[in-house]
Amino acid sequence: MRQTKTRKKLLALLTSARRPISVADLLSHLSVNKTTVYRQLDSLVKAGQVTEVRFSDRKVRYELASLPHHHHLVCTACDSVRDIDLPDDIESIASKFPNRDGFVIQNHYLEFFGLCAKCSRHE
Amino acid sequence: MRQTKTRKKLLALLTSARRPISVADLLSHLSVNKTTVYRQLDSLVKAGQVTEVRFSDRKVRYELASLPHHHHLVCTACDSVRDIDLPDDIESIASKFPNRDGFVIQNHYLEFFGLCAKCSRHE
DNA sequence: ATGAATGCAAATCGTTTGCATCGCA
DNA sequence: TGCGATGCAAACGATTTGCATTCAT
Repeated sequence: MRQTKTRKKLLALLTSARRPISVADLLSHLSVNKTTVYRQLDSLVKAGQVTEVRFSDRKVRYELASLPHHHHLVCTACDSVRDIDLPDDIESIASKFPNRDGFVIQNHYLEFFGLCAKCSRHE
Repeated sequence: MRQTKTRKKLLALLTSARRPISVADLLSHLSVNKTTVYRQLDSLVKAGQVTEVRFSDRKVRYELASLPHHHHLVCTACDSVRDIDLPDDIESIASKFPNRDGFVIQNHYLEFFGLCAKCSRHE
């Protein structure tokens, strides 16, 4: 992979962001073609540097893969996102449970939805 | 809400299916316009009779809301889906954990991805 | 008969592809 | 200089919308 400006800027944005970012968000901070962003993200995901995150809408969001494994609290009112650390890794909980008929779990996807402090006050 | 043929047929399909179904799937078993299916599903979701499920692709799948709360094992090779029952409800695990700064969790979304028995053999 | 449900076509939105050009290594 | 990176326009797939028509109550 080449060391291009776009790539550096993309990684910088992903690093400084504290939450998963959508392509639209990235585009508003970059002056590059959206196709390029999609392609860069794609290769970063394939290279294992970036992770895809999906919330309840149709667009994919992206996050640095180097972040420790964690999950999100998504506010359904204002769309704000914060991290949540769970006491036990869900994967290990699932693996304790036997009847999976040889299904090999590779990863999981867990997000929590609700109202953030601000929105639950004003609601 | 009216008691229409489409609605009955839709609910019948959702009932007989053992896994979350996409709109495309539903359409292949019905002779109605896709717009109608989308609108029916929308009102069923709003009425709390049907639940949206999202896997790793971009399309939404639908499931009867009357099913007991559960999660899925999704095979990334053949797209088959089976249910998994977790020993503890994740919501209760999350609620045990304090530092959420007033965030009120309303629901969560959890899916497991991996290889089903058949695909992990042939892989 | 009246408003909800339906069908159809066109629009929208996020994402992908084809193809020509550009620029690191 | 060669191949990966980029831009642009057009294609694509899932979903939504506008509007006229039909049907359940």
